[in-house]
Amino acid sequence: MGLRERKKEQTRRAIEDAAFRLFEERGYAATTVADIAAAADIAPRTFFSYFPSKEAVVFGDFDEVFGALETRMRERADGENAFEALREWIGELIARGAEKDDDDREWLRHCLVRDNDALAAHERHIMGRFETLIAESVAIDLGSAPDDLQPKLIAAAAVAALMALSSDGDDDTRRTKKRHGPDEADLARLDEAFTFLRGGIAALQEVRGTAPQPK
Amino acid sequence: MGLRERKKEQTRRAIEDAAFRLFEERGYAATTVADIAAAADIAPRTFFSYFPSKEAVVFGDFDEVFGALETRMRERADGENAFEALREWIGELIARGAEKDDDDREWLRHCLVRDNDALAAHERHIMGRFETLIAESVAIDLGSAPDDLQPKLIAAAAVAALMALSSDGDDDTRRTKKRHGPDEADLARLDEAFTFLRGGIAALQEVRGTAPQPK
DNA sequence: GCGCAGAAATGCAATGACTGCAGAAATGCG
DNA sequence: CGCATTTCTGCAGTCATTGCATTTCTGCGC
Repeated sequence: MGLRERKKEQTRRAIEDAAFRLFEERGYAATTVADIAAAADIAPRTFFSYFPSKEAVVFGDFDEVFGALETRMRERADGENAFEALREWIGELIARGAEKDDDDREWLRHCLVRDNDALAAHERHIMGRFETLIAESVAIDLGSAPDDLQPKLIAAAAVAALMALSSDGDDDTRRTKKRHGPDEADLARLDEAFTFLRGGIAALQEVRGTAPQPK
Repeated sequence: MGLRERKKEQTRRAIEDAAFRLFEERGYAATTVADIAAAADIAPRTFFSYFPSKEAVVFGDFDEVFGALETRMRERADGENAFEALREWIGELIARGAEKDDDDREWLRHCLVRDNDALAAHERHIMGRFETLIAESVAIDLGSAPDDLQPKLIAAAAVAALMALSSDGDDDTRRTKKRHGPDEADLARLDEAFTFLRGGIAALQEVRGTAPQPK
């Protein structure tokens, strides 16, 4: 990676850091793009060549996470079905999240989203992309008809589990709680979620005459 | 209802009509609030005393739909569990939608949402409110712990089903297709969705030691 | 019919997000 | 060093949204 790209990464991070710092200090609404730009030592205009909108800064890393899942779903081994791949991926994501040090930023993000409608909407929009991706992968695996509800239900529930788990401990007690390692409890709950999904699938297969063959 | 309120309703509808007409003609982005106001014969400033944002016009009736579900969930008979109440309510909603004459507007709405990120985000935000409401009702019924995933999964899947069904026939063939009456196919698919959910619940109950008693 | 209190509509001005454009500055390469 | 390509910046303009002060109804008691 040349100096150019390195610098760009650096600037991007500077913007994010500045933004989150200001959001924490003054709140999301009270922070203008101009403020962020000033704090990150760039021209206001430049902000928008790094992020398409003020909201986007808050979810700066979601694009790569999405890309990661996309790759994972596309390049999974032949034997592995989308369902299990998804389960593992979420598990890894949670585990990684528990290790990472920017727990504070995650927490701040949740606060911001909780308090701001536009951000909440934006987050849901992003999660919608996950949902679509998952639904498509599952649909292929299940060989569903294009208007089959099942993949959509699965995707929706999976995303709901993901959101619930990643916002886990969103309550006031969190900050005092140590969170290290993959967190057994979360993984157990993830398992529950997938038990739920498998149960749903089984029930549908039983009812439908032709059981769609799981890959 | 006094003349005052009648007039207000009338103005509200005028705004909606004007907005949808312009959106259809020029597209959502190309239509300014000032345009809508002009077409509805009101001052631009007045627009915002009827709708909190430009996006909100597109979902003008969602508040009452939400209120309806809320009431339904709160005032359901003692014997009826949230789950079945929800199923019936969605069924009614779909049936009503199939009868109503503003099928065109629904279609337009879907097109707008499909083509515009901000609208998509807003729609998801709205559906999130449904999701929360459903999750809470179901959680009470199931006697779940506050951090139990199950009600959230159910709510997410139920909302996904609702969205999939209401955007049913969203493809190009729709406009030529007659849609009258409750549409058996949709109801069948709704049943499938709830079969899925019941299957998930059953599977979880089996795994968990203490089966949460369904009301 | 008249006048008043409250509600609604309006006008005005300001803020702030976002965009297109054109010039300036930085960077990588031959 | 000089050129081609990127990136950054400043500027002007559009538009959504909001607060505030003013004006115009509407319902109602007299």
